[in-house]
Amino acid sequence: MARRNDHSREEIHQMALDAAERIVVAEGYKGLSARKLAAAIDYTVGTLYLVFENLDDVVRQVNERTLDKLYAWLQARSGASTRPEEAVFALARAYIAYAENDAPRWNMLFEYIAAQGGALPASHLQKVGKVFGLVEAALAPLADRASATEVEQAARVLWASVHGICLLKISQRMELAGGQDAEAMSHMLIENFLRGFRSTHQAA
Amino acid sequence: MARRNDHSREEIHQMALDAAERIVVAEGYKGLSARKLAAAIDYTVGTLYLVFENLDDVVRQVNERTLDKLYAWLQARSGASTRPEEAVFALARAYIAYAENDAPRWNMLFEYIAAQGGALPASHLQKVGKVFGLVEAALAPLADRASATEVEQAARVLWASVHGICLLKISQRMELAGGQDAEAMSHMLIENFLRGFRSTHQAA
DNA sequence: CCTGTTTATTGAACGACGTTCATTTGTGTG
DNA sequence: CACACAAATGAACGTCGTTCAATAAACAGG
Repeated sequence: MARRNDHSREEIHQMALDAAERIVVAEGYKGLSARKLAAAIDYTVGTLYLVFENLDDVVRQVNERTLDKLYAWLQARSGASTRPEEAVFALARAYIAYAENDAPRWNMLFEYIAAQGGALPASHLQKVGKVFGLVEAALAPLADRASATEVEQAARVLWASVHGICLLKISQRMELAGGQDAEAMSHMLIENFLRGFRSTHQAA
Repeated sequence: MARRNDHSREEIHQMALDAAERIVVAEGYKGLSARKLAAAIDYTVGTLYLVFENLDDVVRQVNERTLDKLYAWLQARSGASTRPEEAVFALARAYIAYAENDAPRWNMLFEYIAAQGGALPASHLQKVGKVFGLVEAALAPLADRASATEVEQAARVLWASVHGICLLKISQRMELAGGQDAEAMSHMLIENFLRGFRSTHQAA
C-alpha cells in the first residue's frame, strides 16, 4: 500500500498516465478500467479521483500525448523531398505507419473523438490543427494559384480520406479493400487527387 | 408480464430487433442495454438470452438490417444520370444523406465493424460487397480501359475516402473540416479523383 | 375436473464497471 | 505525547452482461 507522501500529486498523475498507456497498448481501449489502472500504480480507485476528474479525463489526457507523438512522428518524416508531390506521399505513408505502429492508442484517440458528443477540448483542436498544418505545408507548393483557404480545404479533404483508408487497415478490415493494402490505396488516392488539384491550381 | 405462448420465438425475435432499433435511434449505441431492451418488449432479461446468443448478437442483427436499408437507399438513388460522372456524385450524396438521416444506426454499424476483433460475419461481408458493387457500377463507365480489378480497387479507395469524410459529419466534427460541409468535401474529392482516374483509364 | 408432466419464462445472483465519500491512517506541529 | 490535518482507503451504490435454479402456465391422460 502506497503511503502518504510517497508520491506527489504530480508524480501520481504521471504514473497513472504512463500506466494507462501501458494498459491500452496491452489490452486495448476497453481494457482500461479505474480499478485496473489504480492497481497498476499501487493505489486504490479513490486516489485516481483525487487526481483526475473521471476516467474520461484520463483518456483525454492520454489522447493529448498521442496527438503530440503523432505530430512529432509526422514532422520527423516530412523532411524536404526532391519532388513536392513526394512530400504528400511521404506524409501519408508516415500517417499509416504511425497508426500501424501505435494502433491501440491511435484507435482510442479516434474512438474518443467520434464518441464525444459536444465540442472537443480546445487543446485537442489546436493539436489536430497542427497536424493539418503539415498537410497544408506539403500541399501548398503544388498550388501556387490557390488561396490559403483553398489549400486548407484541400488538406482537410485529402486527410479525411487518407484517414478513412487508414481506418480499414487499423480495424484489420483489409478484406474490404479489394486485395490492396493501405499504402497502395492511399497512393492511388493521392495520385489521382493531386492530378486534379494541380491542374486546377497550379500555373504552367 | 407477458405470458407463455403470447408470442412465438420468432415474434419475440422481431419485437426485440424493432425495440433495439428504437432504443438506438432514441438514445444511441451506448443506450442499448439488455434490461432496457427486455423491458421494451415486456419480457425479462432471461427471455432475451433464449432468442439471442448475447447482446452483441442483437447488435449484429440490427446492423444487418441497417446494411439492407443502406443498400436499398443507395440503389434507389443511383438511377441513370445524364453524365456518368454525375452517378458517382449522386451516390456519394446519397451515402452522406443516409448517414445523416439514420445517424445512430449508421454509427452503430461502423463502431461494430471497427471494434470487432476478428473477421466479420460472412453475411456482413456479402452485404458490404453489394454496396461496393454500386460504386463499381458507377465507376465502370468512366474507365473503359480499366480491368474489373482496377475498377474494384478504385471503388474501394474512393469509398473508404468518402466514408472518412462522412465520419467527420456524423460525429459532428465539421470544425475539423476547414469551414466546408461534407457534401462540398466529398464533391471536391470525387472531382479531383475522377479527373485522375479518367485520364488514366479512359480512351479518348 | 383433477393430476402430472412438460416447458416457457422468470428474476435473483455473480462478478465487474464508474463513481462517491465517510472512515482510517500516516505526517507534521505545538 | 496529543492534537489537527490531509492523504489514502475501500465499502457502498447503482449500473452492466450473463447464467440458471426456480416457478408458473399450458397441455395430456384419466
